Amino acid sequence: MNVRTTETEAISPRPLHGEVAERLRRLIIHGEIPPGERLNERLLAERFSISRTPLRDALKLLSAEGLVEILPYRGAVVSRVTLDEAEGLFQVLSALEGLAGDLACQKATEADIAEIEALHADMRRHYERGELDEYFALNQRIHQAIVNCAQNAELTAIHSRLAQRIRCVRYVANFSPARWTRAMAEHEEILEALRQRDGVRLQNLLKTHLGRKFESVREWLLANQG
Amino acid sequence: MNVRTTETEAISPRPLHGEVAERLRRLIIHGEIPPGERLNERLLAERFSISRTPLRDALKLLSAEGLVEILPYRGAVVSRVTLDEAEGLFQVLSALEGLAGDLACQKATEADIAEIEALHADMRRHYERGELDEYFALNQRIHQAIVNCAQNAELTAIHSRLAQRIRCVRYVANFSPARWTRAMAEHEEILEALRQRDGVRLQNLLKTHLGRKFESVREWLLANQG
DNA sequence: CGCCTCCCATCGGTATACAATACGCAACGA
DNA sequence: TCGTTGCGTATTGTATACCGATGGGAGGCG
Repeated sequence: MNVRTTETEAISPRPLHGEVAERLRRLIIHGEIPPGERLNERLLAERFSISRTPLRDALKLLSAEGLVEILPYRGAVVSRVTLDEAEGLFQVLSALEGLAGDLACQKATEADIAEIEALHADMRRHYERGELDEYFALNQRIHQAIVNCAQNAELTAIHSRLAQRIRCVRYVANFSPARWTRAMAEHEEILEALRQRDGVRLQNLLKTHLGRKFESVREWLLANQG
Repeated sequence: MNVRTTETEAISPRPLHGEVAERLRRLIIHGEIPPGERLNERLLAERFSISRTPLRDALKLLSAEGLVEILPYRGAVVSRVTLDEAEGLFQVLSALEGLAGDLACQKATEADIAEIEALHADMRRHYERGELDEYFALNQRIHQAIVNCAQNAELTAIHSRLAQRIRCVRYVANFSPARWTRAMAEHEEILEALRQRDGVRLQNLLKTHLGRKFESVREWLLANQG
């Protein structure tokens, strides 16, 4: 009996490069492999106890996701997000979440909204306790849940990719208590708009919310990496 | 002396899998490899006179672009775009082109606009002569040029990918003469809004333009593949 | 003393060989 | 006759070997 079949998931043959890509993704997003770092194929293959082939496949995947850049004959490096790139990413992300918000108001079920409300309540608790990491995690899950409500596979996929790329930066963007309070208030409004299924309002709220988030990231980038 | 350096492009060492990916992309977009077709690695490698390794790399790339789907241990097949998927793609594309239009009105240079006007004039000529293929090509280039004006690398990249996926379908979506005339008029309006740098108007025009385009694709899909 | 050139070590790109998995077919049994 | 089961083949996933490019350093030349 295969070990995998013991899990709830019925069938899921997972090639090695998929696993490797996931592990690398975590390492990069959590900052354990810093931006600009060169990724030596032989060393990494040895580290994961696999051959170079699936590792290269994984790097190709991450390259397509934008997490790493592959230079011909020079290898892969972890993408370094500049200020201009961050602005571009936030612009696209705003447009996408705006669309998602609009669609979510049309397509979300009551169960969907209830779930988001639960996440929101959870996030509020962490906010009140000043637990930043948990707050960020919940924040991310809420935005993701709203996008999921739009029931648009491509939108979900692209949003996920962009959010990952931005998370590398945002993770360390420790904003001010004032900004945190304001962000929390914005989330309250967002949830209210979703409850009322006010598409255009939710769209605008999400866009300005992300715009403000970018401002905070912008300041951090200007202060820390010129 | 390397042959490639004789071309205008200064430095561009192009790995084999890149070339192969491009060739495959063309084959798929032009419909020479129909949707649903299985892509046998050995046969394709033999066809291109290369090994399986770079071919597999190319398939991974196209998979990330969404043009093919890779099923574990079962190989790659050309993605078949369903009606629901097409709707999702157009929704995202509308949001992205809307954003691009807004940004373009802020950032486009006079030279950019002049170039788009030239493309537009060219397209009009082909329209008047009833040359559909050339019209489509110019149409594509115009939309692409508008997106380029936004000066947002990520936006350009994602838009390009989505446009490619949709082109597989739209290429055969021979719409009615009435729709063609209307589309041409919409493009006139689009160009006018860009000239006047009316961001919100251009954004709305592009969104409705794409919405109509989807309607035409929708009808074709309903008629031809149920 | 500085710059340019050439050489070599290192590493990524490609080709090939081996292992694992899925699909089709045929034989067996009910 | 139909369903099931086992095997064989074809095809994908992985590992390894080879080739070519790149970049840095040593040595020579100006």
